[in-house]
Amino acid sequence: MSAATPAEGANSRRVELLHIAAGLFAEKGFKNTTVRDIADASGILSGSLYHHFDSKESMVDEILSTFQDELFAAYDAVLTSDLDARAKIEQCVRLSFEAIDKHPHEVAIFQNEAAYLGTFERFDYLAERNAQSRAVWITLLDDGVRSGALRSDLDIELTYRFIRDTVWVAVKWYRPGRKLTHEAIAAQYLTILLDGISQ
Amino acid sequence: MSAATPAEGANSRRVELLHIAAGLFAEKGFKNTTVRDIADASGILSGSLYHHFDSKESMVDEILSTFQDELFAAYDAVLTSDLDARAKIEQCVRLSFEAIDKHPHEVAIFQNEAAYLGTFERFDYLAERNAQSRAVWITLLDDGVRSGALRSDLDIELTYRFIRDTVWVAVKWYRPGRKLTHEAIAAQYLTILLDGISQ
DNA sequence: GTCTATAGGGGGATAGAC
DNA sequence: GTCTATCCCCCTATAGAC
Repeated sequence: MSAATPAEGANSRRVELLHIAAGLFAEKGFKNTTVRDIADASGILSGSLYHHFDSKESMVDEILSTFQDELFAAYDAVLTSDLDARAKIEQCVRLSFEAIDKHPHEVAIFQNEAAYLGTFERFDYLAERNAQSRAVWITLLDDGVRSGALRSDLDIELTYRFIRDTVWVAVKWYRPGRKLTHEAIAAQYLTILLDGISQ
Repeated sequence: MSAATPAEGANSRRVELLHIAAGLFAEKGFKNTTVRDIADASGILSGSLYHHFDSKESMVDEILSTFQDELFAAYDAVLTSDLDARAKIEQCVRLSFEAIDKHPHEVAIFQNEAAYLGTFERFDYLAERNAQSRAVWITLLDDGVRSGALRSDLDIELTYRFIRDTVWVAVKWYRPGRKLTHEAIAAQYLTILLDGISQ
C-alpha cells in the first residue's frame, strides 16, 4: 500500500508505547500501573498518552488482542497440519513456550489479569479465546487417546487443565535471553508430561 | 489461659472480617478491592474496619502469614516422617491440594499478589517462605533420584518448578465442595507426574 | 505530538460522637 | 464496636496552548 509509510510512522510510536506499557502491566499489574508510570517510562507526560489512546483500558485491550490473534493463528497452523496426534501435542507445547519467549509481557498480562479484565464486556473475547484454546487441546487429547498414543485411563478434562496450567505458568519465572532456553524447557517438560518423573 | 474467652471473642470478629477480606482479595485482587468493599461485605462502614486493623495491608499480611505458618508446619511433619522419598513427594502433593481445598482464598492471594506485595519490606517473609519451600522440594527430589525412585536424567531445578507451578495453579479453577474432590485431582496429577500421559 | 493545567472522582485513613 | 464526617492524596481523563 502506498499509504503504508506515514501510517507506519504513527503506528511505530503506538507500538513503542504499547511495548512499554506491556512491560509495566506485566511487572506490576494493570491496576498497580498508573498512566503516569507509563508516561514516565516513555519520556512524556501522562496527558500526552491520550493523543495515542482512549484510555488505559484501551492500551491493555490492544496489547492482548494483538497477541492472541497471532497466537491462535499459530495454533491453527499446527491443527491443520498432517502431523500425528502426539506430534501435534508436542508442537503445541513448544509453540506455547516460544510464545512465552517472544511475548513474555503479553502472556504474563493474560495470565494475571484475565480474570479481572474478563468482568468488563469489552474483554469478552478473552473468555472466547479460552474456550477456543480448550477446544484445541481437548481435540488433540481425544485424538491421542483414540490413536493409542496416550493412556486411555486419563481424565481428559483434567489433563487439559494440567497441560495448560503448567505451560503458561512458566511465564512467572522464565526470562528470555538467559542460558536456559525455551526449547530446553519445552523438551524437559515434554519428557515429564509424556513419560513422568518416576524411574 | 484464663484470658482466652474474652480474647477469643474479639479474635473471632477479626477472623470473620479477615475471612471476608480474603474472599474479596482472592476474587478481585488486592488492589481492586477497596476497604469500602470489605466493609460493605461485612455489614459495617469503612471507618469501622480501622478499629480492628491498622490498614488494608495489615489485613492481607495477617491473612498470608497465618496461612503460611500452618502450611509449613504440615510440610515439616512430612519431611520428618519416616516415609520413603517417593511417598514423601506424593504426600506433599496431596497436602498442597488439601491446602487449596481448605484455604482457597489464601492460596489464591499468595499466587496472585506475592510478586506485588513482595516489593514491600514488610512482606519479605514471602520470599523467605518461597526459599524454604524450594529447599523442601529440592531435598525430596534429590533423595528420590539418589534412592532410585526417580529418573536420574531429570533437571531437578526444572522439575521442582514444574511440580510447584502445576500444583498451586490449580487454585485458579478448583472449587471446593463440587463433585471433583481435591483427593481425586491429587491422584490424577500424581499419575501424570510420576508416569506421564504417554501410552 | 507533547506540554500546561486542571477537572472530577475514588481511594485509604483519621477524629470524635454514640 | 460502629457511625458520622471528612481530609488529603493520587488516579484517570480532558481542554487548549505550543
